Amino acid sequence: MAAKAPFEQRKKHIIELLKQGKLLVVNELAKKFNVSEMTIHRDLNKLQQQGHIERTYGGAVPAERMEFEFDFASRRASNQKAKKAIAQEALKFVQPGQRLILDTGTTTLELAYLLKDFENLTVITPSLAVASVLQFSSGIQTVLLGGIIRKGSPDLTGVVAEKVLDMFMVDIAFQGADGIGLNGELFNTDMRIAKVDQKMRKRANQTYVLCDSSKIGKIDFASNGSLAEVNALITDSGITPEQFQSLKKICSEIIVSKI
Amino acid sequence: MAAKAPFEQRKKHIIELLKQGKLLVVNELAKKFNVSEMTIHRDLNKLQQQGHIERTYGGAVPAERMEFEFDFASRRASNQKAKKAIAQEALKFVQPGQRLILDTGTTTLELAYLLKDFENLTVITPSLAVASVLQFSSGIQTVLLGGIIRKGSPDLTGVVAEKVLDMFMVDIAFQGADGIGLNGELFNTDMRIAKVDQKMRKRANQTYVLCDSSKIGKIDFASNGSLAEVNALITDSGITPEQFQSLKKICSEIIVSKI
DNA sequence: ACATACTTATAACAATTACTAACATTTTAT
DNA sequence: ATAAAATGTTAGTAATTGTTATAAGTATGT
Repeated sequence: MAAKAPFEQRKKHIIELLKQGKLLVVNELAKKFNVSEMTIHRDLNKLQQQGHIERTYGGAVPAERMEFEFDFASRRASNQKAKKAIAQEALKFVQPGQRLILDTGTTTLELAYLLKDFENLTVITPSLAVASVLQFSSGIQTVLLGGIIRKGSPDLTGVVAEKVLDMFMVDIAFQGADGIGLNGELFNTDMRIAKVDQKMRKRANQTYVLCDSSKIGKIDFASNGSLAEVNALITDSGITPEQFQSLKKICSEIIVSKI
Repeated sequence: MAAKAPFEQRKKHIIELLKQGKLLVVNELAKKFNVSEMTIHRDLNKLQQQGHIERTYGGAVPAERMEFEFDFASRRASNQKAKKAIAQEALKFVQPGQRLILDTGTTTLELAYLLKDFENLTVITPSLAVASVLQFSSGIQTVLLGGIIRKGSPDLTGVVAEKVLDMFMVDIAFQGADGIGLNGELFNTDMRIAKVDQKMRKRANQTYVLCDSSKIGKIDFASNGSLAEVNALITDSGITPEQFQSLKKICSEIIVSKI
């Protein structure tokens, strides 16, 4: 780690770091390239003029970050630990080399965070949020379903999304749900997501529904099917014995996380 | 875990924590980043002003809105005035009620900025950058092509994108180009984009190529067709008379912006 | 309810760290 | 070998961060 980097091989390297989503810090770069901090300052100023970066105090950030804004009203108070625990259980089913569908929703988003460092996976998702989390994971190929972008919503739905799903068969689909009736009926708040969820199950060898216990016994607007059609429900320990008994009649397996 | 990180690094880290649903506590953050609590207070106040969080006594919670970023390296800086002028010319062809395809590229991205306040348009695009610009435009329905997300690249390509294009017919396609040969041949740096560009022309009644003059006479890797297939080339006044004459033989119309 | 103790937030100034500019030195190219 | 470009050094300036003191918010006990 000693030879001084000739010329502006550094720039190439720096731009590479940017593509990986890294933040640039002056003194780290100076050490990395074995040059003085002054040189890094000059490099960064040039890169700024070329429009690659924006300078910040102490370093630099990518010039143009495109970002999507979503409304996540629910996220705040609710059940984050439970969702994480559910995602952990779901993770146990994932093997390297598999192809997955990851549905929209905050619980499946937690699973996306856990999959980040996995090797050799293909993930198909209608969720821009999931795609954003996985975009820099070198071991994961992310396929975004197409479709209409709705303001404040992170997911792509509609005919396009359904058509694209028809192009693939995957090993496992991980779905969310906004409500599960005690008869095992699966609900979404949004009808369009319900349709996409139905289609997902048809394109996967196995389907797991990830749903925290607060939504069990809650019905919602759009029914997309029944727990009878899936391999397992994964939920948290907040599920009551009565709910468990009731759902067990319909669902072949119910996995309850520790938390 | 000792080194102090500058603000931008802390900010990124804090936002990451937010996305994972952690609630922020001032003294924990101070320890985590090895800075004083005063600094964390200042950070959180800044983040509040930027709309990322809401402050609570002793810490902070996520705001309702959450942002997800896609990074891509682009130098919007180079030739930006020319690109803006080209986009202005392209804009003249757009009428309310139309359906458009907007290709990937920095010039078409400029056009997206101009379309933002248009009424009653449908825009189909393979570009996450274009989609992010248009996401909050109430008068525009944005359809994102599906496909594989490549690291550091803002566009969706591949079989999926092409299949989705087959689902639509539009009024106008606005394309970019990475190079145009003096024989009118259209080039892309990326083969996958070349294929998508070919398909776009088939699905549009009219096609316009938006390309700043610096790329005229430059050939690149992947040919996607010829100016003979399009309705017009829109470029800037940097085009030389020789280039103009040469391309005029092939292209039915060449529109030159003032700048 | 009120007052008390306790924690957290802000303000002002001091200390630290990062940035810029000018000049010296090294490296690269002709 | 010389000019040109790039890098390093130093000192001075600007921005951020830390410290202390004071204010404001929360929680408790009577």
